[in-house]
Formats: sequence, C-alpha cells, structure tokens
Amino acid sequence: MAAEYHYDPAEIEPRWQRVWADEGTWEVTNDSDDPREASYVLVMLPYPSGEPHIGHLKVYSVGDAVAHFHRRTGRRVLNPMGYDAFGLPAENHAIKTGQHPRDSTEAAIAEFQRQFRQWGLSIDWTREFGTHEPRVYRWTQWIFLELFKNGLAYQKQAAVNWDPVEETVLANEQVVDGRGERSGALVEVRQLTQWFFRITDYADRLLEDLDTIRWPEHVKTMQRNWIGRSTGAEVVFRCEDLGVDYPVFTTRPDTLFGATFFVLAPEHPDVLRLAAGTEHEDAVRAYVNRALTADTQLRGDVDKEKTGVPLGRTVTNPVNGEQLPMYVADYVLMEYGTGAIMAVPAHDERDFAFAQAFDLEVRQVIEAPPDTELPYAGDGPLMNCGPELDGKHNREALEEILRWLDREGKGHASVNYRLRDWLISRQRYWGTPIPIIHCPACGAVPVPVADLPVVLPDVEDYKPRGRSPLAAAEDWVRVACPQCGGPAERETDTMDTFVDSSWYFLRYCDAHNDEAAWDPAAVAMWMPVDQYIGGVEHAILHLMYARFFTKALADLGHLPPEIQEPFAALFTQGMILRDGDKMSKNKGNVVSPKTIVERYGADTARAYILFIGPPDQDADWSDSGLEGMWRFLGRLWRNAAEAAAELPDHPPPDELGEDDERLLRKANWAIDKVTADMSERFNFNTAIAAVMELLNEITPAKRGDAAPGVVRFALSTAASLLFPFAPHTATDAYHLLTGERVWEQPWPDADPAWLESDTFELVCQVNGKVRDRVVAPTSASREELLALCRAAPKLGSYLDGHEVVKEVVVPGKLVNIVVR
RNA sequence: GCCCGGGUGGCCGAAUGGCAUAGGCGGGCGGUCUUAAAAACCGCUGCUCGCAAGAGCGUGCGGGUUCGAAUCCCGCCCCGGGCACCA
Repeated sequence: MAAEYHYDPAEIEPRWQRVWADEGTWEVTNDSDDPREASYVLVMLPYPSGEPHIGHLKVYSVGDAVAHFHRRTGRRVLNPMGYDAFGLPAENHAIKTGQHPRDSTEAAIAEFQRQFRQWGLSIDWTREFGTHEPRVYRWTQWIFLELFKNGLAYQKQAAVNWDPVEETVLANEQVVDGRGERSGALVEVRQLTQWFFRITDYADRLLEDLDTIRWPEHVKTMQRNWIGRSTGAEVVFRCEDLGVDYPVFTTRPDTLFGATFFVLAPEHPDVLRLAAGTEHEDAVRAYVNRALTADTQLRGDVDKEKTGVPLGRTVTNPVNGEQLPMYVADYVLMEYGTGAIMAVPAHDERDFAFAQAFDLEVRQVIEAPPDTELPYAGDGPLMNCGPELDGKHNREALEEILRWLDREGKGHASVNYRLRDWLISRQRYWGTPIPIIHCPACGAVPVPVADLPVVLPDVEDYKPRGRSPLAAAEDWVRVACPQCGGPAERETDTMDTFVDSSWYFLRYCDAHNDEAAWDPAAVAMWMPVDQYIGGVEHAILHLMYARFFTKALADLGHLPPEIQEPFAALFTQGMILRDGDKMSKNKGNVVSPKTIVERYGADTARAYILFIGPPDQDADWSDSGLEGMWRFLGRLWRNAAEAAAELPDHPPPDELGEDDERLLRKANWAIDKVTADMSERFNFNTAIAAVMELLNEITPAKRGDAAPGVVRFALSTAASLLFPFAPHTATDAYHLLTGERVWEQPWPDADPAWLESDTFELVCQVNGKVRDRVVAPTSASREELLALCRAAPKLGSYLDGHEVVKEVVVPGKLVNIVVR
C-alpha cells in the first residue's frame, strides 16, 4: 500500500473532538416531545485525586461503547459526568501540606476533565458537577432533613467503630476484618452519640427487590448475605431470682428441649447485676473487662477457644421448666438478636464447643443419620422431647412449638437481620455539613430549608483531634436556635461521602435546578438508570446505600412511586493488572493512561482495553498487545484512505462475482456478530475480533477481484461497527469513504440474504472423528447429505469392510456415520 | 468451614452438546520494499512421528452419559473472590 496514507491520531482525534464540542453532539435535553426511547447510561462517578488511572480508562471506555451503541440503535442517551469530590485523601493531603482540600480537589477535577476530553468520551458536559459544590450539597442537606423529619435520620448513643488513624467513626460496611477500610488500622469500639440512617427499615424491600433488577448474581448474593435475614422465634427465658425475663432469638425453636445452658454477651447490661452477690462476681467483672477491651479481630476468630464465666444464676426453659445455668461468654454478640442465647450444644457447633470446654450436658433432641457425630445441625425426627413431640419431623414440630409459645405468651415468630443502621456522621472536615442545630432548650433542630446550604466554613487546622475540625470554627458553630432564638450550636460532624454518591444520579437528570433537588418530571423521564457500570468493590456499600435512598425518597413522595430501584441493570468491570499484580505506585508497575494516549492516541488505548479480554474479568496489561491494536487501527484507516482516494465511488455492480459475494457475506456476518455481542452481552473483545476478521478479508491481498463499490461498502461497514470502541478513527475512516458522519447514521442492519449461503462445508465424521469435508448445498435433504458424506474421498478406507450401525445427520453442519 | 467464579497452544483469549484453538500477542520460518540492514508491511506456524502423503495426540486429574463432550453428570486437585462465633 502506498506510504502516503499515514495514520495520525494526533491530527484526527482533536479534529473530531472539536466538532463534538462545538456542536454539543452528546448533549440531550429533557424535552419530552422527543419520540426516541430514553436511555440512561451511567458510569460510577470518579473520586478526583491526582489524575485518571488505567481503571478509569477501562470503565469509561465500556460506558462510552454502550452509550454509542444505544444512540445508534435509535435511543436518546443521557451519559453524564461528575465528581465524588468530598473525602479523606484530599483532607489528609491538606493536613500534610496545608493546601485547602478544595484546591487540590479542583486541580484534580481539572486534570480529569482535560483527559476525559482527550479520550473523546461522549459525555453531556452541560450536566457536570462536583459533590463538593454548595449548589449540590445544598440538596444533600435537604435530603438529610427530609429523612430526619420523617424519622429516617436519627441520633443515638451506640457502640461504634472508631478508626484511630483516620480519627473518625466508620460505618459497619467500612470495616473489613476488624480494620478500617481505608487506613487498615484495627478499629476500636467506642460509645458515642452519632447520626444514623434507618436503612434497617428497608431490609425486606432491599432483599425482595433484588429479584427485579438485572445485576450480576454474585453481587446480589453479596447483598443478600449482608442483609442476612434469618427467620425464627423470640423465646422468653425467666430468671426467677431477679424476676427478669430474658428474650432470645433463635432460628431453631424446634431444639428448645435440647437447651442445657444460657449465655449472655459481655456487653449485656444485666451481666454485672446478675453476678452481684454470687461467688462469681469478681470473676465476671474481670472477664467482662477483658472482653470489652480485647481486640475485636481476635474475638471474632472462629477458631478461638471458647471462653466464659458462670453467672451463678439460672433461667427457666419455658417448654419444660428446667433450670438452665447462665454464663457470660464473648462468643455471643450484643449487636445481634437480643445479646443473649439459649445454648443447644447437640445441634449447634459453637454451643457444642462451649459445652465441651465447660463440661456441660449435651442433650440430643433430633435424630441424626447413622454415623453422624454431634453436633448435628440438620433435620430429622425429634427425640427426648416428650411423648407428644417425639417422632415428629423437626420442621413440623417447629411450627407446633411456635404456636404453643404464642399461646402461652412465652414467645413468637420473629425475623432478625445482620444489617445495621447506616452510621453517617464523620468527625472530619472535608464533607457535607450535617444541617442540624443543637439547642439546649429545643434539642436537635433542623436548619430551615430556606437557610440551606449550610456552607462548609474555612478552617486553619484540618487535623481531627477526637472531634470534628469544624468545632474550631467557633463563629460558625455559635448560632441562634431557629426555633426559640436562644443561643445554640451547629452540629460539627460532616456526612459520610457515601451520602453524596447515594443520589448524584438523580441530580444529573436536572443538574441546574436551583428551586429543588430535581424536577420529578425530569427524574421520571430518565430514571432508573438503564445501564450502570462500575467496579465490583462497591457491591455492598454504594450500591446498597443508593438503593436505600431511592426507596426512601420514593416513599417520601420525591420520586415517582414506580421508581423503586436506581439501577435497572448493572455491569461490574474487572481490573487491569500488570504481570498478574494490581498496579500501584509502591510496586512501580503503573501504566499511565496519559502516556499511552499521548503516544498512540485515545482510540488505540480505548479499543485495546476493550479487546484485552472479557470486560468483567481481570486482565493483564501488555505493551505489545497495545501495539497490535495500533497496527489494526492504522491498517483500517489506511485501507479506508486508500480506497477513498483510489477506488471509484460506484455502487456495487448488478452482476456480483465470487469475491464480491464473499466480501458481502463477511460484512453482513460481522454486522450480525457485533450487534449480538453488543446487545446481548458485553462481549467487546469478540466484537472487535469480528471487525478484525472483516478487515482481514478486505485487504488488497485477500479481496481479489471484488468491485470497488463492494470494497467501499465493506470498509465503511468495518468503520461503522468499530465506532463505539474507536470513535475518532472510525468517524474519520467513514467520513473519507462516504462523506457522512457515522454517529448520525443508524446502526447497520445485517441483510439476511447475505447471512446465508447456497452451500456449506459438510463435515464428514466416522465414529465421531472428522475424516473429510465436502461442499454441500444448503438445501440438501438428509438423504442427499448422507450420500455426499459416503462419497467423500477420504471416507472410503474407514467404511470399507465395516458394518454401518447408525447414521447421524445434522443439517447445515455434519454427518456422522457409526460403524463396527 | 460455607457460597460464588475460574483452569483451553509459548502468552491473552474464542468456542456452552457437532470442524477445538476465532482474534490478538510473542517467537520461528519465508516474502515485499532496500545497494544492504533495521523499521514497516504481507504470508505460514498446537504437539509428536514422518522426506512426504498422512497418522496419532491434545481443553487441570480420574470416571461416566452420548453417535459425538472444552461444553452435561459424579469424584478429586489447583487458582481467584465473597462470607464467616449472626444463634
């Protein structure tokens, strides 16, 4: 090919980006007269720090491919961008350098904006915002107040997770294996008064509605496990000495007759009172002190030996009146159930371990299969439960016992959840201020909506000192109570940044509204998000919180009631690794998108990252793989440029030759393949491979005598199909060939006539092994196919002298002759 | 321990009951261009045996179902992820 056709992305890419920017090509209005179907394609908003990394390049390449495909298949697409701008890294940076977090964050945002434009992303930039802008967090505060006024935001004193490094409390979801998610520091338990959102009210709906959304199954499973719904019963055990009732939660009321002891958590408020005056008082006090100060990580270890101390008291088993000895032990958790359990060592592993350690009775009440050792947690007929129950299947007996407990007032059916309320206050500076005023006379008073936003004041010292840095802004803190006018103080904690990201997708629908957080009509037009894309690391935190917000806001009448879920479909993309390792500055194995885009152009980078493998899986970065994509895009563009310049622009001839037909068939096959890969799954890698195959057929060496019009059609089809992955190169190639703008063209339709052929290659098998291939007419009957196969040249020696046992014919594919 | 994924040429991967290895990368061989080399571009290339024609082998391991298995079933091994004293 002539050398004068030189692929130059440095010239091509900015040229088209300018057209898109000048014409506002990717902007959409909220005009409800637009007849096209609305499609909301959203990638999780980035946390702006430093500059974009390779993960950003991947996730936005995926999002952009989906957005382009939706547009060209006739939908009008909302594809917005914003920044999750509050958060600890910027604040920690401020502590170190004194630079205001706003300044470092906005510098990062500027760099993200610059690179996103360089990547040619098809974003509607008119809707852009950062969550740190007062015009935005004003409405974050408004949502807080709506939740507060409706009892969904509340303050309580509770044992909370304190991160000693970040010097703030954390939500349960942000504690992983007993350590702060960000800092990695062992979390301490502190009794503090904090703000919570009542997400537990929504546990059942969060669980049930998982069935209504198209999310990866493993993400749904993680959410189900996190919600952790268990059904069972609350049963009351009475301590006669003190005259106090102790309810327990159990999933196995059918094993009540097997209870042989009773355990309270060390944090249980009655522990010391129960032990008082008994011989165990000192031992109990010592045990409780040790348990409360011990490392929460160690305490949670499954393999840890069971420890505990007797309380010297008993409780009455309601079903048989037996007196069960009471213990305090740290394997019982205060946060779950009632902080007390009935122990059934024969049928629970943990109770069994404790009984072994303390030499307590193990009473079997459910028959186990032969050769099964205790503890046995499975089902079976009851035993040792008295004549009325013995022999009954435990599941049946469970219902009966429940009815009996209910009748006697000793218990009732009950449901428990692992999910806890969402702790949202943070003793940190760089976040949305909680719009509450504490008045000695009136209590916690909401800031009047007219006074929003409560603007984050500037402070000198960002370092948290066990309280929020905002507490130092005394002029800001001191304020008149909106209710009584008396002296009062502002709440100085800020909100968890996950609050900001729990509603940002609603704001995109109506980003410039100064009268309200959004116009319900705008939200009704776009929501729910048709395709959400992001990292699987948000499977619980962000994705659960956003679902909760959506349901709560719908309940409060701020969203159309039918919008119960924010994200109708979710795609989670895998990570880009280097030599099998995560990229990190420490390891020095970071690939910078900036370097790649500068050297090869955005299209090579974007298309390569989509071609590297299935996008939901982790993939290993390869520099030479990137070179391969560079060669492919160059080849496509040069072929297009050459054809545009040198082949006459005639329509395909009426009389098609063999090469014309082959090329037309391949082009239509590629249309069909790419369309299926894009609409049914996210198979960008195989879609791009199909365009490569098509191009391989078009190159001058392969195309033979194909007519110019056919070559031009095949090339422009290749460019058209490649557009979602390499928009600049595809646009330029298409424009050279046709003079048209590819993004204004509808997605190509495969012509069914070219998807089929008059003949096919019949595979001829003997005993399941391929022995020959012959050309067969597509219309051939079973008998004709069999005859063709028997006549295949290489089959003779396999059939001669053998008895034919069976013949299998698969039309369009193969014939298998079974011989003996 | 429990629950999900996954294991295919030298490497990334394609194929979800019917031609194993599409597409890409790398190496090798050959070619075009060049005085020559490099670069670029084009072609061939799973393994073993064979001069060749060809034959055999081949999807983590062992069994099974089937005319036919990478694909379905049973039992293992290994890797990744999630959960884990939640009664």
